[in-house]
Amino acid sequence: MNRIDECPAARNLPYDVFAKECPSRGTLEHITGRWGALVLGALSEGSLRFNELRRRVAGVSEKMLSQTLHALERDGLVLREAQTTNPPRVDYELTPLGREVAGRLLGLIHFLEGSMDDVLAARRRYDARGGR
Amino acid sequence: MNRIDECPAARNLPYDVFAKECPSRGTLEHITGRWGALVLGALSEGSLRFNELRRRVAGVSEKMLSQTLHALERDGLVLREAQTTNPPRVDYELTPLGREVAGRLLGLIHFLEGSMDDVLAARRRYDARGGR
DNA sequence: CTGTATCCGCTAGGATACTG
DNA sequence: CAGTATCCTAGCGGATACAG
Repeated sequence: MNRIDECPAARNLPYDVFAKECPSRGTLEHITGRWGALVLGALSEGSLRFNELRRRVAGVSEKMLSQTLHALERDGLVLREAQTTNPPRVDYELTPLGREVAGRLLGLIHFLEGSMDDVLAARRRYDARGGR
Repeated sequence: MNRIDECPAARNLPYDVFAKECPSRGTLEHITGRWGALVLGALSEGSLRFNELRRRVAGVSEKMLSQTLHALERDGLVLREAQTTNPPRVDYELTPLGREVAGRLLGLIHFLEGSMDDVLAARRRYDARGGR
């Protein structure tokens, strides 16, 4: 097990997401982007087919789902398994790396869902005093 | 301590980030958006002033940093403390809620930075076989 | 220093139609 | 079912100028 999470300051890695040109920033955006996080979250409950994903991630268009899946597959987070049957059947599932990322993301999502009352209260206060 | 992370299926909350109209989706986007994640990550190491933040989050423009900070403040994740001195001095720091969110985000970021070799290897494989 | 205001290009992303 | 192709637009986000 690594100490990375426990001691950020002691890290000595070639990648730094705070740096402008680091490739890790692009991957972070795939993961945390508008649809990436939701797709990973959905797949963490098990493999899903294209249209199952579309229904689970309410509001995503075919185009964006397709694009998102390609990016995540390219980054090695999602595995695409196509069967050449008719009608075609394609299953998407997480890789081990994807599972770790999705687990962390889902932890964040669930914490957020559980904190929304606080968030909405904060918003009302902010708006009530005129957004200063 | 809550069971939320341990047992997603047993949750029974009024908020569902997978639903199209749920306000939690908007907040998730503030948190995981292009700049939100980096700002929260930067502030988790301590309070920072506006231009300190700009330097730490390399590449962010004044406009987007300002916008991001407002959104995070409104959601109750960031606290803004202005001193009416001359020259003015404004410190930004995390609220307790913001600290929890930022901690989880930072865990994800550090895990990602530690996995970038795998990610880049996956990308090379994907590209080598022509992106199928 | 800490921002806001304005202009504007670019592209993320939605709608629709079509293919295998 | 599982996508790709095309068109189109709202708004993200950068650059610059200005203000308190």
